[in-house]
Amino acid sequence: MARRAPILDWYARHGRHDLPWRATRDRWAVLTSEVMLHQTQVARVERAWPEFLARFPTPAAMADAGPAAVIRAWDRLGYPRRARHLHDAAVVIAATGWPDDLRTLPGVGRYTAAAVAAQADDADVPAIDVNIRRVVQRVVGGRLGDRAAEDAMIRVGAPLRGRDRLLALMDVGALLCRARDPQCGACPLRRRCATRGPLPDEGTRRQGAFRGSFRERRGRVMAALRAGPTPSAELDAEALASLVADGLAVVRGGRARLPG
DNA sequence: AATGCGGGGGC
DNA sequence: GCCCCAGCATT
Repeated sequence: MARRAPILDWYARHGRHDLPWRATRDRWAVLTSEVMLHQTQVARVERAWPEFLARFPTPAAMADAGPAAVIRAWDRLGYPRRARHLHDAAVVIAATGWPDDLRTLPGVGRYTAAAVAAQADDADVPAIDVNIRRVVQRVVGGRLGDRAAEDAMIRVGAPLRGRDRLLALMDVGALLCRARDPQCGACPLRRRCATRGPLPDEGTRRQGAFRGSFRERRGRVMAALRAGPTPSAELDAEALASLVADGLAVVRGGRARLPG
């Protein structure tokens, strides 16, 4: 008779069951949380998401509010293209319903489509984010592409499936199997783990300094536009042009403003 | 496969 | 200072 898998017990006791978006299985609520979590730490999203969802509780509500309201509500969360894409996705959903393939929605890729299906519908699909990739790579003992990581996720997460598999492995990655200072002694996977610590090369992506970067310049223009329409002459022209190209700003009559 | 894309938390 | 963060779109 097989023993109860350690990850079941660990997840029941130590999983982040307190995270606000885990209290819902509403697709729209889950989607908004997932988009907000793209490259943004859980602690920040915890603070911002409840108010954001209350403001845009349904796709129709967001579609009706228009892109400017969504971009403004996004505030300083970063990557404002996410807000633009989310609004555009809301327009599609409000008009024609949820598509069969969520990846057809703007701003929704392989990970997010699977993560929404698993959490909202308990679909038995794997989804690889930075946390789960780190966990399964360390357990297996080497770098894995998306497909191989998904296969490994199913094996490593067994007997969990669907929603619980996703969330349990996410929590292991975030709380124990961390990029820095992993807590292997407390890990439910340690007996099957090939590495028990960071891989020799986990290939963390480098990002240039934010200070003095073009991204910072874009950010400054976005901050001005969130505050209100601004004469173009007062703004960084290159950064503004880049924002216009991304659908995050419009210029008319020498004044720049948020779109919509 | 490699870049660009915010902004902030934590050390 | 540097590293990291529930990715996606584009090239």
